[in-house]
Amino acid sequence: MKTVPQPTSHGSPVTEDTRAALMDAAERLFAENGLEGASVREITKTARANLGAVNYHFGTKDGLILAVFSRRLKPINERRVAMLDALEAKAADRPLPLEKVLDAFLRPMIEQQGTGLEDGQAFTRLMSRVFQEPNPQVAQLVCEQFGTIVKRINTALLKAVPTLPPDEVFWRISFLFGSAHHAIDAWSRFDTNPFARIPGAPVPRALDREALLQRLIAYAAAGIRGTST
Amino acid sequence: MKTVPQPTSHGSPVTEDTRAALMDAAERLFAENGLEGASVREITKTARANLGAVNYHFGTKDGLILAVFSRRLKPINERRVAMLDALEAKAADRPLPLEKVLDAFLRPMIEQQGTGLEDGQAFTRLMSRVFQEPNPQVAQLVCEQFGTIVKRINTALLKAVPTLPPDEVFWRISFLFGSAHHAIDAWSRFDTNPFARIPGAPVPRALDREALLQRLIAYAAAGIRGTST
DNA sequence: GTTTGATTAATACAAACGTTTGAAAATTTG
DNA sequence: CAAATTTTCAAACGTTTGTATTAATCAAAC
Repeated sequence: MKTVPQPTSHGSPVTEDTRAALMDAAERLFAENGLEGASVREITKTARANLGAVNYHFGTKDGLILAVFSRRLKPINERRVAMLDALEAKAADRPLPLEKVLDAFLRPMIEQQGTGLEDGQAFTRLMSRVFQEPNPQVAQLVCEQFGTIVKRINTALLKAVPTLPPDEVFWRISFLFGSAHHAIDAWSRFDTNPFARIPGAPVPRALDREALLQRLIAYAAAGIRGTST
Repeated sequence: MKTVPQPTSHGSPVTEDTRAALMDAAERLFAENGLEGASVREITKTARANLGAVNYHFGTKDGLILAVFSRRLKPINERRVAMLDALEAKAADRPLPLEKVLDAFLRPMIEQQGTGLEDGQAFTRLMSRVFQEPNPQVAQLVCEQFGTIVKRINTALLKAVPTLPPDEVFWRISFLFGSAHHAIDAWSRFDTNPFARIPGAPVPRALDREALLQRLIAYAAAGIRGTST
């Protein structure tokens, strides 16, 4: 029987324990090389840990993968729910301001990147491909985590744009998800983005977090309000 | 020295040759399990070919990967260029109709799925994750293939929406790419889409090709015209 | 100071990976 | 038909993969 250790009972922040070091290394390498492309050997070497450390702390490589995703995804989604809660509480029965709803969805994901760990940046690249991830365990986790959010966004959008046909919302949310994740990915590796270097292609300006957020919100708001076809 | 055979000088369409069978199997398995997740052994078994067939016909697994992408990507992008050419020829000096520009970009990708081979559907799922692909050869191919398109779309959008600041276009194109690929992916596997089954989540309607296309165009057009912030 | 439990470390293992090889089979060419 | 070329095939190669094992090291509790 495998005894899974507690996540450091005292949590000394001075020296990062092996568990966290593994997750940090894994997050970065997963983002760079993909879930299958990053080997346990590479991860443990980067984390300056022993080869067996992954299996000891997370049971299996899949366990590490799930832990990496959970660590970032949970706080993001909790913050989203909290912001939506606050929004709906304040609005009472009046229609929600669409831009605020979009802000509640997008801001936690975008701001998550600056919590001190520079590895946070790597996670957004993971996020943008998380929906296509073949790993069934990851797919289930993502589905669970995002299920709540999708539901909340759905009702919020209906309250924000009452004229929107209910079975249209699914597609608008799909569009929103797609543009958000794609753009954040492009933004997070802006300097190495191949499209940013194509001569004759649109010359982009490096944006700060807030500017990207505002552009995303403006784009999505216009698209969701849409023109009645 | 390796003699790479010609792609079947006569191209008998009756019985599919090994080369094409390999690409079909690979396309499907790449879409299902990822580029690294689909093994040469699995591919050759699915294609009912010998294990060495991939290395004989494509040199290496990477060669097969590139061939799979090229086969679909090239005709799509050629059609896009042709449609944009026709559009600009007809418009002369007048501003291009934005919806038509978006149609020229989106339609070839969406309609490509119905060319008889049901595997065409698998490719769109490949497309949606092609931008995050860690494989450097794939990244370069994608960059080459999309480079032309991005440039063309850029100038077309500027001619369609003259009030748009030039360094905004990059981001709007990013949003467009993101929403398009994400939505097409969600659409192509609509029946197994986890989000379509979440109780309380937006109930989507299965769309036909044209309806999806029109929704995408409407959404992107509204977003790109945007509200001047 | 010894015992106890948690962690690290080095090594081993079987399975799966992409690729190579050389001979058989099939096909095309003269 | 014979010669030449292309394609298939079965077997094996050397790596690399994730995981299991067993002993050594460490920190705290008694």
